[in-house]
Amino acid sequence: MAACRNPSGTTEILESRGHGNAGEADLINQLGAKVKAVDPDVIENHNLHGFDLPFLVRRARILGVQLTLGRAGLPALRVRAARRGSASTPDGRRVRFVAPGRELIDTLDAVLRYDFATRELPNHRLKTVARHLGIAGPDREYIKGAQIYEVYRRDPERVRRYATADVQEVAGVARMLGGAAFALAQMAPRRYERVADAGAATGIIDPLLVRAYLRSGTALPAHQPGDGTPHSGAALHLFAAGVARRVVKADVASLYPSLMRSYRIGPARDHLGAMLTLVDRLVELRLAAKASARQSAPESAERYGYEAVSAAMKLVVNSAYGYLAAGGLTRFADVQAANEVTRRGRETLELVCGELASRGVTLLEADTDGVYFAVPDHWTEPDERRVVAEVAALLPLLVQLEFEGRYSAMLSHEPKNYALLGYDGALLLRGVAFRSSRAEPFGQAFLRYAVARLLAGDVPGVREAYVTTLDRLRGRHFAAREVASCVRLSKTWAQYLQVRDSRRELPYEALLAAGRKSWSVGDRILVYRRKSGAAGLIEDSEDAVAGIDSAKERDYDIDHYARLLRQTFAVRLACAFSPADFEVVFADPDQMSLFMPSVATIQTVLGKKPPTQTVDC
DNA sequence: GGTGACCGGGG
DNA sequence: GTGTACGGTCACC
Repeated sequence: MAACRNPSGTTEILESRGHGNAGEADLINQLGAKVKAVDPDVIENHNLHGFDLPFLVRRARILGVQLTLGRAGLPALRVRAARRGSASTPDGRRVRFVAPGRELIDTLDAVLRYDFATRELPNHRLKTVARHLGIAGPDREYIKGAQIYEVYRRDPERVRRYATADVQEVAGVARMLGGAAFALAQMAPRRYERVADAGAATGIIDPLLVRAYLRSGTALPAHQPGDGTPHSGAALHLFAAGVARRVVKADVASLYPSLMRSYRIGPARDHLGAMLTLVDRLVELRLAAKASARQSAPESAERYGYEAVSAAMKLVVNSAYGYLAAGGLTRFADVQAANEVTRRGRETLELVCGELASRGVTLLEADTDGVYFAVPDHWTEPDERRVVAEVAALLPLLVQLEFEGRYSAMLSHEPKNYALLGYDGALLLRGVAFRSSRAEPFGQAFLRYAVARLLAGDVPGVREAYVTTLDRLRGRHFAAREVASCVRLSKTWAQYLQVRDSRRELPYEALLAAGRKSWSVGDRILVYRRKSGAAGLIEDSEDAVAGIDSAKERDYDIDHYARLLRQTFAVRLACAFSPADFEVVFADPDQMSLFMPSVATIQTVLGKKPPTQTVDC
């Protein structure tokens, strides 16, 4: 079965009329005939190049039928090398398919590009993205992948609804996220499908530069391998660790392209100065598109178009620096120029920090293009905005320091690792120290709650969170699932057997204990440590065959998880207290001395760090 | 701490 | 025949 959405917006379902191979061959022929009849310029789907096309090609080959998706006279699918797509060759190189005369657009590419900027999506599955973007219907049909065949045999109408909802969601995702690539395709001398999946540097900037040279009749510089100059990175400072109140974030908008424009930093081999001309032009286009978007009606096609252009320009402008730094890989790469950009960046950040500090704020942390600082108690928001504006006025015209946000409190832990409490009560956790895919749910929940209490100024609440979590562990109130860790399997059964004698690994021991001897490298499983050090596996309750639902087991190793609570989770709050106070807040209630001071009087601290901690990254 | 391998996503 | 081919995370050295 296949669902197709025509350019007119109607959805059609193709289904095989025969049985077995004959029916499947018939379906592939129907698909070819349908594509020929509708004759679309663009064929799009989610993971089109990673699943649908390689699947169809494989089945067509096995069944000995022609899969005709290309335009008249050029029916055969071709392949091109790609970094993502279908892994067809034994050496692991990947390819994407090309249907001559049509554009094969994968909405997954647009989703990856979108999430690169926003970092909001828990994963990139079609259903998740559709829900996130608000385009999933309220009564949308869901069926698990593994159950589709069985449901189809029982209730084909349900699968038809499911497939129809899928293609409608793909159309919605393409409409909302595909605009940038479509806008760029009208500007860059590359076909749409290449612009949609290429990186901005090699896929867009490079061809634009080449076109500029061709148009001016100037010879292109030869490729030059990098001369081994090491690439220096951005500045990263931790000024203070602990709890700060009245926190402000200021940052420079598009720092690197602004520095390139302001100080005229471009590739040395670019004698035409095409890169800087391009960046100047794209920034102007972006500003014009943003202004036009503001003037057009909300939700109008016009507005989406302008916003797409603006997003596309931002993407390309921001990759100009990446192009410079891509040592030796691209025609105009220039590590020295890239280093000059980062040097100016560090200089700018240092100037901003110094000027802010001299105006009476307490610096907390600074990273690349932005700085968090705390202001004195009596300052108002206009005071905060005024110092940022004063410092902004000291920077070059094109380098714009902006007031980015204000927060009631911050837990500054390490560079790139902190928690923020908004004035609206919203809690934001940043960095691997506070959110990790492998964190045990009970620990993650404790950490989130404890940080919220800490930033609210409620130290007894932090202690209570710790004691409650310990109690619930010791009373086995948590289900095994809540103490389990999600791990990715990186070894095969045979590979693990080779190292098993020297070092036992919990995930594989859990699989063995559960009687599972076959798995795929890359599979993710939930494992936990059981009493007596044995390994426990949480079976997906839908797949569990035996009558025991392991998710409801509670036979975990209490001491192990109590240690984990303290040594992995509670320590994230250590910088907020003096060492002695930390011991009091996180004292084991079973081992409390009678002379323990009360937590009610404990104050959080903010410890200053030595001022020169520049890290290259 | 740096480097290389591998994942994503689909049914 | 030659060049091209995403960005992030995690394991492992």
